[in-house]
Amino acid sequence: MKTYYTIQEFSKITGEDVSRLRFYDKIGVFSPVKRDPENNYRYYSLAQIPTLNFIVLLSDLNVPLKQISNLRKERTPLQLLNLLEKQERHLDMEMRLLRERYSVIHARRELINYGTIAAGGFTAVDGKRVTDEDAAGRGVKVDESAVAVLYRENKEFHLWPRNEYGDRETFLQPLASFLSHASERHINLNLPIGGYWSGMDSFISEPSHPEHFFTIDPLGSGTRKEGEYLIAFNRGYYGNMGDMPERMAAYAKENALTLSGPVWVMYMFDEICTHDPSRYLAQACVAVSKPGRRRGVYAPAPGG
Amino acid sequence: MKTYYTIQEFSKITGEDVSRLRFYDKIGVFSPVKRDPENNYRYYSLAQIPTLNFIVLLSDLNVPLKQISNLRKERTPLQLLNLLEKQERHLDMEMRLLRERYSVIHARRELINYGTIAAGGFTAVDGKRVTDEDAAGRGVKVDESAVAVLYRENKEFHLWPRNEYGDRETFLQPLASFLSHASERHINLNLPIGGYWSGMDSFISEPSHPEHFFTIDPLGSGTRKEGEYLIAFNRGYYGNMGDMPERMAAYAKENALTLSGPVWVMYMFDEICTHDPSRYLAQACVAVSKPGRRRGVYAPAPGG
DNA sequence: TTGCTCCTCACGTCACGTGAGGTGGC
DNA sequence: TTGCTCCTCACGTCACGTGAGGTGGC
Repeated sequence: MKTYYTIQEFSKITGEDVSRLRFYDKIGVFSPVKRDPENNYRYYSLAQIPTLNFIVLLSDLNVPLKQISNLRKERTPLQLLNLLEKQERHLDMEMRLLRERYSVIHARRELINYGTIAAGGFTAVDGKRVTDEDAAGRGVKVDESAVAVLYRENKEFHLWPRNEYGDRETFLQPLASFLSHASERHINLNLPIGGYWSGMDSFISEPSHPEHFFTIDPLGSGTRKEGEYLIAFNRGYYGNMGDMPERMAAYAKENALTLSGPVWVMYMFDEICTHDPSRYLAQACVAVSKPGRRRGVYAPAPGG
Repeated sequence: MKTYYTIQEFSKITGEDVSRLRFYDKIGVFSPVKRDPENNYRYYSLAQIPTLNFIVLLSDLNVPLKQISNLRKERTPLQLLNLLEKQERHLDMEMRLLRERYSVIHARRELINYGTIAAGGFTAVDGKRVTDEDAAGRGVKVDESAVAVLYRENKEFHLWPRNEYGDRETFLQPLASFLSHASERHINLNLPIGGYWSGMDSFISEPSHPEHFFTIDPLGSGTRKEGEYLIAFNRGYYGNMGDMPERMAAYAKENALTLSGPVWVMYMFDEICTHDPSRYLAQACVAVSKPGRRRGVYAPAPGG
């Protein structure tokens, strides 16, 4: 059992970089137990491991080295207790933040992932054409007319206040208005934002004027339940729905589907994913109601 | 509804510092939609909020700004998908790390907290003398002879291999040996380390030679069960138990307590908490067995 | 004129990381 | 002599933060 360890030996034992050890010695936060008086070599002891670990821990928690240094110069149990209590509260907050960030990353990943698969069914994305089996494996049945029927998991969301429309306002204006209000109320704007229409009728008549915006929200005010939905995609800039509403209606008619409840539109590909606004990808989603249940339901007019 | 917002307005809306916005513009990772051709003022739009949020999110996750910048210059859904998948895995790891760090901070805080209260009963710590009520409120009953009886919660721990002792080795040698082996096996050395004796007899005969070391470990190999324990404290450098073993034996005799099972010694105040080794604080802990159950039990010899 | 916001440019900061140039024992 | 580790000192890096010095509209 050796008493002294050179800087490299100690570095390997503790896992800390040699340059970090030299730097900690330089600023006086953690020094070797001994220096060779001839060649100035640093010598560390194994008993220093817990101390170094603790200093590195505090440093990892973003406690400035100067503060750690001061603490160590005049350390008392009570001073350390105060710091540890503060750090415990700080770590609680960090964990909340991390979970929030995780949900943001996860939500966006799912959106892109899903968009890549689904859009692949009718438009090759990045040179890759997705097969039906790929899509089916993710619970999506892609149709040649860009319409699919799928079973969805429960999705939590938050529906924001009804949008007010002035004269000839584009899609971007209510979005900007929403963003402005949201930032005043400290609403988390990291989660993807979607457009909401109360029904197929209003979606068809005003496809670029969502009645509300909603955000995917793990702690949201509402739930989109598991069930059968008609899904359609459209490429283009925000609010540009192309002929998507009509395509959906036509598909519903051909396949004798009855659509009911609100229409949800979400951008799978947006400014975050791609430069080219013409490649933005919107997905519309509306429930296919079961035969026999026809309250507040959209059914395409005969011959329409 | 304004179209353009000055840098300060946008800073207030998004919560990001003005200097950060200017810096992001400078390095080209996020620029205003417009510049005033006359005075070079920066103008931002509300539609930029989600983009900025996303960039800040990635930056918070320690993605280098250069990488974010490159990504944004040639962004495609697939590239972003790769990054997000990587970040999701990274976040999983971060959460594990954070929980580990939390348990380290928490364990040490509890140790110091408990030591401050308990030691206060017989030696004023930092000028504060702790009252019996304070101590009782934390489940500790402090005795004038520095001995207390308490009910303890279940404690998880990990017991490390038996220590080998050469001739005349101090307490520090087996500790160093343990630390060396532990680092080779990538054992987390952040959690407090304690000494373990199989029984009161061996503790009394070899008080500075623990048979094993143990670490407090939320995923440990063993549990110290809830029950009545005899607790004693001693000030002094690592391995120096003073007359603590004898004090415990005497207390047990006087109060007709039978002590059974292993002895646990843990440092509440150590190198981390205080400069002065003479103020290090060790706590010994041994189960008080219930009358009638006397297997493998330590009972002080009559007259001893 | 004062007060306010905006600008650019340069330098500071924090916690290292990275050579450059030199030493010392096998 | 070569290879290896150690040293110091200085400069680089990353993501800003902080003035200094100047502009422009009310």
